[in-house]
This record gives sequence, C-alpha cells and structure tokens, in this order.
Amino acid sequence: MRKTSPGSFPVKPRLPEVTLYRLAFYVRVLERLSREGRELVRSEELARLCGVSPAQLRKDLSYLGGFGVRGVGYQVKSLERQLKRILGRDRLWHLALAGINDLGLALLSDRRLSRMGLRFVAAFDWREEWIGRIVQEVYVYSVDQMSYIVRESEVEIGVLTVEEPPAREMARRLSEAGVRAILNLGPEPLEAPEEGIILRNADLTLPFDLLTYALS
Amino acid sequence: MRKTSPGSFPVKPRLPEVTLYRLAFYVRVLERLSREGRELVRSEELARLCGVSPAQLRKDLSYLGGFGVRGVGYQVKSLERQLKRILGRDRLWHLALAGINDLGLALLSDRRLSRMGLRFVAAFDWREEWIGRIVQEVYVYSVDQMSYIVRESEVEIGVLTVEEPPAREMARRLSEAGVRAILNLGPEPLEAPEEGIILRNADLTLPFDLLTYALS
DNA sequence: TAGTGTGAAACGGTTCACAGCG
DNA sequence: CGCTGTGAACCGTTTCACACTA
Repeated sequence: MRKTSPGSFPVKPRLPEVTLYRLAFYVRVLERLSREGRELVRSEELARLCGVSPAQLRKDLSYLGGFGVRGVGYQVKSLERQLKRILGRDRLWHLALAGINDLGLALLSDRRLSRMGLRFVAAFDWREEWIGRIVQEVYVYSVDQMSYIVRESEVEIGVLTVEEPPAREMARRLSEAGVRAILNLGPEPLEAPEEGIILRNADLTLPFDLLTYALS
Repeated sequence: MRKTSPGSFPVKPRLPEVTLYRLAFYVRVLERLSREGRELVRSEELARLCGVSPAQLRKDLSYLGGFGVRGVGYQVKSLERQLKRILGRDRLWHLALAGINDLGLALLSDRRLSRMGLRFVAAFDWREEWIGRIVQEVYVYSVDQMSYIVRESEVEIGVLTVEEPPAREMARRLSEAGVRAILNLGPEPLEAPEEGIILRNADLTLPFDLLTYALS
C-alpha cells in the first residue's frame, strides 16, 4: 500500500488534490452525522450527502487504507477521527492575520475556526490607528514586530485578506518572519515569496464567477 | 469549433470546470496588468503569474476561439473583456444575503464585489432585532417577505453564510422565492433544494484543511 | 522569427464490476 | 448476504511538439 521513493524512503502516498479536497468535505458531513448521534454510515449515503458517487468515496478512502467493515459500513466517529488525523486536524494550529479589514475581522471572531483547532494568536497591521488595539481578543502588532512575534507565538500559518498592494509585501514579510504557509484570501493570486513556503490562493469572490457563468 | 447537440441546436461548448476556475484567475491577473498599463502579454508570462503552464493557458483560451496574435501575444484589455463576457461578468447581478453574521456583514461591505458587478440589494433574517435595520446600506427584511422582495428586486443569486441549522431552511426559502442560484459559504455542504437550482458550496474554512494537510 | 493554436500522445482520475470478507 | 475494497477499463485533462501566421 505504501509507495516508496526512488531512494526507497517510505513517503506519504501522494493524494490527488481533488481527493484531499473531498476529504475535507467528508469530515464536515461526518461531524454533522456524529452530532446527530449516528454511529454507522454506508458509502452510498455518505456519498450522496457529499455530492459524490459511492465508488468515488470508497476509492478515496481506500487510498488511506480500509476504514470500513465489509457488509456493514463505516463507523462515523472513527472515520471522522482518522480523516482529521490525515488532514492535520488532530492538533492546534497557531495563525496570524496580516492586514485588518472586514473579512479579517470576521475570521478573527469565527468560532468555527477555533473549534477546528485554528487559533489566531496575533494580528499585524501597518496603520498606526490599529496598532496596540485588541480586536476579538487578538492583539494587533506593528508589522515591524512580526518576526519576533511569529517566532515567540509559534505561528505556522499566516492569513491574508487584503488587496495588492499591500498583499504581496505582507506575504513576503510573513515568509521572512518564519511562517510555513500562507493563505491568501485576497482578490489577487500571489506567488510563493520563497522556495519552501506553501501559498494558497483562495479568493472568496471566485465562486461567484462560476455561478454567473452558469447563469449566463 | 462550435459543438452541436443531438437535435443540432448550437450549444455553448461545455468548458471543463477546472478551465472555468482558471479563467476566473486569468481575469484577476489581467485586471491587475490592465491597471498597471500593460497592453500586451505573452502566454508564458500570464501563465507564470497565474501559476499554470503556458500550454495550459493557450489550450484554455483556444477552447473559446483564438484571442491572441501569433508571434505577438494577447491584448490585455481585449482579452480581459472577452473572458469577463464568457464568465457573465459583463453585467450587473442582484444578490441577497440570507442570514446575517460577521462573514455576511463583511460581504455586504466588500467593495470588490460591487466593483465586479455583484450588488447586494437585500438581506434577510429571522431574528426580530435585525429586521428593519439597514446594514452597510442594505435593508434587512423578515424571511416572510423573501418571496416578494426577491421578485420585486430581481434577485438572481442568494448567498448563505450561516450554519446548519438554519442554512438548509434558508436555502429552501431562497429557492422557493425564485433565486436561480445559491452560494453557500457556510461550513456544511448542502444539496440543491430543487431541480434546476444551482447550488455551490464554498466553505471558507476548506482551504485551511489543505494547508494543515500539507504541513503535517 | 517569435509566439499562438492545435492534433496527438501521455497522464491521471473516475467509473465499473466483481472479488473478498465480515 | 451485503457492503467494502480494488484491479482494470474508461474518459477527460494536461502536456508535447510542431504547424501556422502576423
């Protein structure tokens, strides 16, 4: 089951990105089922709730090793736990927000994120009037303090919600300060400022385009 | 180039969903180039800025008919306009927000959306204390008035940012009231409440999972 | 000549159909 | 017997390499 690299080191089997994406969906639905007290679920039902085919679901899960019981189905709680572990959702992550605006404020106060183990431990801004304030229980630091605070608070993920400029500059600073990954929720795609840094562009307005296309 | 359906009616050539998604990216980068005064761009540069391969970009554009000039490149302004037309971004769309929370408020005040031609013309909530208020210049109606207001204001797209419950109920109401599409930005995937309604799930927390996976 | 447009090959993901197992 | 797990066939997307044209 486990693939080996040329040098025969065992490597994490490369999941297709789409599979990964679906895994995150499965987790959310499993959480709901779990909340509703369901103990068992069959691939057919879980697939329908997630909007995929049962074969797809079983194939996705089989990449990770069989979690189900033949003739029975999947244990909701156990599957949820396994998938979360694979997605890295079995521990706490420290986040920092770089650049404050409405969307950023909404994220800071979003209970879902902290329930998921994603905690904002700091915010950064370049505007005097924001520095030193506490918003949604998070302290706003000057950008100059970023390097120190990121190291001190063990921030691993930086979050951007602002436009370019200053998005690109903020990304560079975050990367310099030592975060390992950046989530860019701003409107414009950025490139990773440094080799080894993971940067994802996830513009909130993008799905609107898919809708307006479909409606045209 | 143009495909024909069995009955030989000309149909919009079905774009692969991934292509569509990339088109939206291209538009955003073209907007930036345009703002910066660039008139011409070659596939190699545009592709790099969008994080795809030049071959991919050219193939995507060739689905839509050749927009470029051999030996020269693409006219930034003209390509931007063409792509926007294809995505349905060449006109104004009326949106309604169903269920108010922090994320919803952030959307209402987001200038980018209105610059894109996406205008919130109404908001709906079930809580007495919200009804009748005006937030970010948008009036908050009771859910009972939805049917009337949606028709009157010609709302085509409904936007959800709330949890389930009441997300599912809100989706059903929107669909009943006559919107053609629903964007669910809430945490849990929903199914289209009715045949013919387009529903997209675009949970904001999803990209976080992809990052925590990559970092694990 | 430089860079687009595009068939054809290569790749990767999805679906199928059934073997395998509780 | 029922439902999962999975090799193999299928299908759509990406990449390649080059014909084409301003």
